[in-house]
Amino acid sequence: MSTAYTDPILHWYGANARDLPWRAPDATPWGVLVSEFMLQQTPVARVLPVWHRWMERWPTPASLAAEPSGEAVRAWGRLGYPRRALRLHGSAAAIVERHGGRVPSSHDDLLALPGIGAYTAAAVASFAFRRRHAVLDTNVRRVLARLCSGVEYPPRSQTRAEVRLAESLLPLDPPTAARWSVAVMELGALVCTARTPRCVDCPVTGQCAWQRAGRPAYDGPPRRGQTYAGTDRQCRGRLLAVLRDAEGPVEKGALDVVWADAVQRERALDALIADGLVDPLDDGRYALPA
DNA sequence: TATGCGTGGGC
DNA sequence: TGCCCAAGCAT
Repeated sequence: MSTAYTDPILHWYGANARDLPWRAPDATPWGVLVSEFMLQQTPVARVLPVWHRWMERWPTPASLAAEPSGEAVRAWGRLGYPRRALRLHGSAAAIVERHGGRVPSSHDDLLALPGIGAYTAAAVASFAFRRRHAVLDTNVRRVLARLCSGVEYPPRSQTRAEVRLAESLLPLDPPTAARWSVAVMELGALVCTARTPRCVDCPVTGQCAWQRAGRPAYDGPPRRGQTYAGTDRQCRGRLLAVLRDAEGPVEKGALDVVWADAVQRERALDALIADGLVDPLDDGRYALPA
């Protein structure tokens, strides 16, 4: 439905939207899908160059599916969470097998692809196909928490109330709903940011419940910080970087030198193999998966 | 439902 | 400087 927020936010988006390639008129559904995979937990600035190279090399799902998954992992570079590369490759293969090489437009079909959850299915259906779905990402959750609920941050995990709220705000006309969703996301990314919101630039500051309450500080449970140094995650990253940067298979010794703790190193390597990110060869060497 | 999963930039 | 955060997903 239409609310007091709708027009100001849509208007603000028209004047302030970033010129991102996956939003261009000639962007393909595949380009949108690739961007959504890469943007999962990764900032736009770091995605941009990788996305351009990716789309040049693999302009269609079929072109990616025709190559080994290890090539996807290599091209993923340092975006982080490389299992996403594997799942994107898997999605490309499933799109070829089940959908004739064309990215499906329905939420259900998208949700059935590997690496696609509720958010990404809604985002692709909405942004690539102009379908009407509530798109609830971290930006939207934060904007709605402040605007409608008067709190600085949304709950730790997504609630049904948040989904209902997002659905209740969705314009009835599907293309307008899609534009609304991307507009709220953009507002969260550029103005209603997590750390230091720029309320002076906000088009709905006058209607914001958090603003009207005097911007009370967050008083919920501490928001979980992620430690990294010394973790299995860091170890996995080091090991995989060796394989990414190598031309072909590497000797075990090349992996051993990047992490001192042998127990942790072996555990991480086994996990990478179990995840399908590393292929142990018969000759004792290691490679990205074929 | 809580946890594990990479990486780098901003404050 | 460390800490927090970034268009989540799978288990």
